[in-house]
Amino acid sequence: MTTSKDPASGRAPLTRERVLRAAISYADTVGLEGLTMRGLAGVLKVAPMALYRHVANREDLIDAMVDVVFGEVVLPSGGADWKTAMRERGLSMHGVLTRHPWAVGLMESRRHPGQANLRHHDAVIGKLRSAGFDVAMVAHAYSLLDSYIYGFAMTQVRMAVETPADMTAMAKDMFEPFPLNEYPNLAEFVNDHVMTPGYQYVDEYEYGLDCVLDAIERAWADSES
Amino acid sequence: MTTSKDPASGRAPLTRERVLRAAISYADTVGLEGLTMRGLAGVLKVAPMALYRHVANREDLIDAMVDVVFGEVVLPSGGADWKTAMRERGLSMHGVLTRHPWAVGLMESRRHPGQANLRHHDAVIGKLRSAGFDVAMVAHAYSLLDSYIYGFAMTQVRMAVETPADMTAMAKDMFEPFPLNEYPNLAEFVNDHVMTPGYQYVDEYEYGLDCVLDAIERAWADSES
DNA sequence: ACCTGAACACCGTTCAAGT
DNA sequence: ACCTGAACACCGTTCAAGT
Repeated sequence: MTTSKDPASGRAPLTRERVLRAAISYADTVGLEGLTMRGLAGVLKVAPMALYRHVANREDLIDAMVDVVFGEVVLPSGGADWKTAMRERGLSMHGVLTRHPWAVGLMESRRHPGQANLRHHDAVIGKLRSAGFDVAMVAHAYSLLDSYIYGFAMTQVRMAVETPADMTAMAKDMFEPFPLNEYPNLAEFVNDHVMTPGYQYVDEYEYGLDCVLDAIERAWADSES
Repeated sequence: MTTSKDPASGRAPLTRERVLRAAISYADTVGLEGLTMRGLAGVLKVAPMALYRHVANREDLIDAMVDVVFGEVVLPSGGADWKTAMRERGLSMHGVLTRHPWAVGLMESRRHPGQANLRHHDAVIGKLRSAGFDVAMVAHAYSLLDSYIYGFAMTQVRMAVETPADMTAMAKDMFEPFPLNEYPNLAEFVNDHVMTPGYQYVDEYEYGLDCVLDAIERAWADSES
């Protein structure tokens, strides 16, 4: 029945890495707007202000979290052709964004990119350049690819629909207040396709990714002629 | 030198429409996180709680704002072929999102879509269906198009780069802390292309949009064979 | 050297009150 | 019927203090 404060071994010392890891898994479950400095401090059993020894402020924390996430994205391997490498990157990116929904919308917009971010862009650009793309074609391809990748992830993540049951529930929720017969095309689409047993929105991702890769291949060929 | 309170004609009565209009132009200038109920009330010269007679809460306000924005997007006209109509829609959408940057990320994710939203989806689906797309192909095309449109808008808006001078400043800001020679491909790309006088990121939009439209046309042709 | 507590200037929103 | 003021339970962050 000791009431002493257990001063020495009580808990692991706070480090930047521990703060980042806790922040990421906390955001994974409560989202970006649920990630508060006070809440994070609570998870770490520490006073809110203790965090400020390891991050400058909330924005700096988020910058650092985003760079950890960038580090989880696979870099294009040297061996494969550009299309295979970009396909792999697209799938890896999508997996990472699905695991860290809060990161969608932050990956391409940080004013202070970290090293994993820069290394990633350098590797992707390098892969395309060494495949023969000129800089203008790299810009076209990269813009198109990332717009698609981030745009799809944003839609998927914001809908937060994982199972067909979720989809049915969401559709009910969304359309209940309205007379669906005023929107016959939408009604047909939802009934005959979206709410059909086999349909999973996430399956659209690879289909679209392959369309985009084919489109880039053709655009490149056209630009060379 | 009257100090009377000017009770009758002092100001226009608060209406939902006036609240929405003020909220949109306020968000246009200060962004979504700058849009506070208290700040909006200040703009309208009204106590914060007066807003709650016209909107249920902040989320409801944002739902309604998004629907107003959807109403600004041009609907596909009956006359044109599907590709022209989708191209026009893509350009219109991009213009609208550029005018209302705060709306990017909200358009596809509202749990309570408004009438303009539903009407828009109904019209787009109808256009594709009447051009001969089956429902599965509509799903492919719509997912690909909107992922691209929203993804590009998100990147553009978050970078908040409008002039080449902005671009130069941002590039300096972003890369200053790092030894750029560790990222040779990125360095070449930025120096030889992005910071080149004629380059404007927004120009990538139409290029990519046309790639996507061509990709859909080919995918459709393939699916028919 | 590292952590804490109180305080400041903000939020959205509830509730009871004013006219 | 429509608007207001005070209050509550939150935020991020500054500053001075504890050990």
